Amino acid sequence: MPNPPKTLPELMAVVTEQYATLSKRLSQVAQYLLDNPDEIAFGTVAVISKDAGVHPSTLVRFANTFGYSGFSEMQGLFQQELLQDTPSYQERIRLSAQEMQEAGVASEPHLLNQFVSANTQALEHLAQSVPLADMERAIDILVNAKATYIAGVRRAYVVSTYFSYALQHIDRRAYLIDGVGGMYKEQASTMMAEDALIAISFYPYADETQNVVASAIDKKVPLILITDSALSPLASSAEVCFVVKEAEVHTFRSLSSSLCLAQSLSIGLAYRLEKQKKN
Amino acid sequence: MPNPPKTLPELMAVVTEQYATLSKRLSQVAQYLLDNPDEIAFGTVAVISKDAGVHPSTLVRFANTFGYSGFSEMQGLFQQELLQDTPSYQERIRLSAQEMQEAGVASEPHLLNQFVSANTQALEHLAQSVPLADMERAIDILVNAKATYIAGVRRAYVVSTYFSYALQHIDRRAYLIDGVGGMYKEQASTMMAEDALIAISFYPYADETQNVVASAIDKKVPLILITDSALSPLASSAEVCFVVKEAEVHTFRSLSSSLCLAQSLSIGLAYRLEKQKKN
DNA sequence: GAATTAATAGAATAAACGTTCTAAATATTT
DNA sequence: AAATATTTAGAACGTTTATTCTATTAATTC
Repeated sequence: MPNPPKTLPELMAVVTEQYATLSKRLSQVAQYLLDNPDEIAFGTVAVISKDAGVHPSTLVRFANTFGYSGFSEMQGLFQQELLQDTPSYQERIRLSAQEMQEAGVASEPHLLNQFVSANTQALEHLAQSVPLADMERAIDILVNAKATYIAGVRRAYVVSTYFSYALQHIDRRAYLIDGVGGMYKEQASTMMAEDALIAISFYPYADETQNVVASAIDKKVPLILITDSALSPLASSAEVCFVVKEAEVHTFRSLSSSLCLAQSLSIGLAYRLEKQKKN
Repeated sequence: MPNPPKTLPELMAVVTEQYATLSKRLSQVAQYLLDNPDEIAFGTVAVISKDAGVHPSTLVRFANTFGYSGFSEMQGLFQQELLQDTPSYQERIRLSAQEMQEAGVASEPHLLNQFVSANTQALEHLAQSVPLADMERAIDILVNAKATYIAGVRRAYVVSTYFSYALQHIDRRAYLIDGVGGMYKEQASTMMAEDALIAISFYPYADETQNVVASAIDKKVPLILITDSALSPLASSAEVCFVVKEAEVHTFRSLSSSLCLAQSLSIGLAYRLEKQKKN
C-alpha cells in the first residue's frame, strides 16, 4: 500500500473496506481504531496497545499495512482531525440546520438535536426528583422477592421489556405479563405474596395494567410503580411510587427517563445481590 | 502554589492574572500558552520550547510555578479541553467518574446520578455523530415502505418494541418479528421488496436477527440498521446504518441513545407523512 | 559598584518512546 | 501429514522524552 490515506475519514473508510481481509490482531486494531479515535490521538503505543489488547508492535505493523512509515505518522491524522474539527455543540446544530435548508428540507433544526436536548433535560430532572430512599426501598423489595412480575402495555411495554431483559440478565426470576393470547389474568394468577410486581403505567392508564395491579393488591404482592403522575389511579396502592416526567417533542413522549430509572434499579439490585453473596 | 488549576479555562485565568508578575522567559511561555493552546496539547517539550523560543527546562519551570508536578501534568489540561468539544463520550465518562472519586464521594455516588450523566453524555455524542443525511435516507425508505418489519432480540428487543409502538401510533403497518412460538422464519417470510426492515443488533449479534436480515436481503427489502459498530456483520448489507455508542455504567449498557434515535426517526417519519398529506 | 538573590540555560540522567529484527506460533497450501 | 507462508509476540535497539541538578547570567538590594 504505497499511498496512505491523508485524512482520518479516508483512513476510516479504507480500514472499514479492508476489515474483512485483515488478520486476527490487525482486525482487532481496526475495531479499536474505529471505535476509539480519540484515544488514538493522545495515547502512546504502550497505553493504546494495552487497551486494545494487542502487542505494541502490532500497532506499528497495522500502520505499516496501511502505508504509513510507523504508528506515529498514522497517529498524526487522528490529532489533525481533533484540531480542525472543534466546532461547538451549538455550532453543529447551526450547521446541520443549514444543511437541511440546502437539502431543501424544512428549516426545522435537526430533530435529533431537539430530542437530545429534551431528553437531557428530562434526565437531569429525574436525578433531582427521585429520592434516594425510594430507590433503596424498591431495591429492598426486589431483593426479597422470590419472583418479579412486570406489567406494562403500549408505551410502557418498552420499559417492561427492559426490566424483563435486565432482571433475567442478573439471574432473577422475571415474568413479563404481556398478555400473549389474551392471558393477562392467567399470567397474573401465579403471583404470590413473597413475589413482587413492577407496574409501569402512563396516561391514560390502561385497564389491563390496572387489573393486574388489582390482582396483586388482593394477594398482598408488594407493588413498585413507575408512572407519570402522583395522582395516577395506581399510585395509592404502591409500596414505592416513582413519578417520572418524560420529555416531549412535538406531542411525542419520550421514555428516556423511565428507562434510566429502570436501569438504575436493575443495577442497584445487582449490586445488592453481589454484596449479599460475599457476606 | 499548592493547588494547581484543574481545568484549562481556570489555568488560563490564573496565567492571565499573574502574567504581569512573571519573569521574562516565563511570561514568554505564558504568551505562547495563551495564543497556541492546541500546540501545547500535542507537542513535545522539545518542539514547543523551540517554537516558543525558550529552553525546554523553562517549560517545566513554568508548570512548576503554577503548581504542577511537571509539564506533562499541565499538558493534560490542554488535551482534556480538546476532547470536550468532540467528546469521546467514553473519555468523558471516565473523567467524570474520576472526578467523583477524587471529590471523595466515597459512599457510592447515587446510582441514578451516574446513569443520568452517562446517558446525557451518550446522547450528546449521538447528536454529533449521526449524519443528517442518514436520517433523511432512512425516513425516505420508511415513507415508501408498504409495511415496516422490525427485528431485534434481547437488549435490542426493547428498541424493537418502541419502534413497533411508535409506528403503529402514526398508523403505519408495523410488524414486530419477535419469534413468538419460534416462528422467526414464518414471520419474516411475508416481507416483500416494497416493504422495509428495521433491524437492531448489538454485540454479540444474535443469529436470529442475522437470519431475518439475510432473508430480507434475499428479497431485496431495504434495510435500516441500528448497531454498535461500523464493523457489525450486518453493516455492509444495510441501506442505512446507524452506529450508536451507548453509555456504560458498571458493565451495564444503556439504551438511551438507541431509543432517542428511534424516537427521532419515528417523528421524522410522522412529519414527512403529514407534509405529504397536505400536498 | 559590590553583594546578594533570582532567573536562566546547559549538561546529565533515567525512564519511556516508537521501531526493528528475530524466533515462535499459527494458518495455509501442497 | 509435511512444507511453506503468514502472522504474531518478544527482546533489543537507538532515540527521544521530561525532568533534575548545576553552573552561569541577569537583576535587585544595599
